[in-house]
Amino acid sequence: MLDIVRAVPHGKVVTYGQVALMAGSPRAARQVGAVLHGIRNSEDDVPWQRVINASGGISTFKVGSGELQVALLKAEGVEVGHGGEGLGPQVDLKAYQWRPDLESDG
DNA sequence: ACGTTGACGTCAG
DNA sequence: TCTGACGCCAACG
Repeated sequence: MLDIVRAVPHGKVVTYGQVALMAGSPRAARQVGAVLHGIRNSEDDVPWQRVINASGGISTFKVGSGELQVALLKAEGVEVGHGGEGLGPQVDLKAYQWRPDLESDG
């Protein structure tokens, strides 16, 4: 599980479902978030910041660490904007969602 | 050790 | 296309 998140390249992002799918359980998206929520910053080796929801939105924004994640992503060159007025930040999956099949930027 | 909660995603109507 | 219900399982009380 964490190994998958570790495999996320710099400047790219992945969705919970994607990580869950790679983990072997396409329905265990929640588990992914649960684990990431468990490690938070305990594991600097795990770029949990590069993990977002299938909408490209930052769920952590309502958890408290959203500001940190947004800052970290932007620090990597990932463009983070607003999906809508009142909603949290959002990332363009079309441009930043990591695709392991491509094994490249894409 | 048991039960409830939760950083989500997919199937069905 | 939008809404409703279920599944997964680690962390917390």
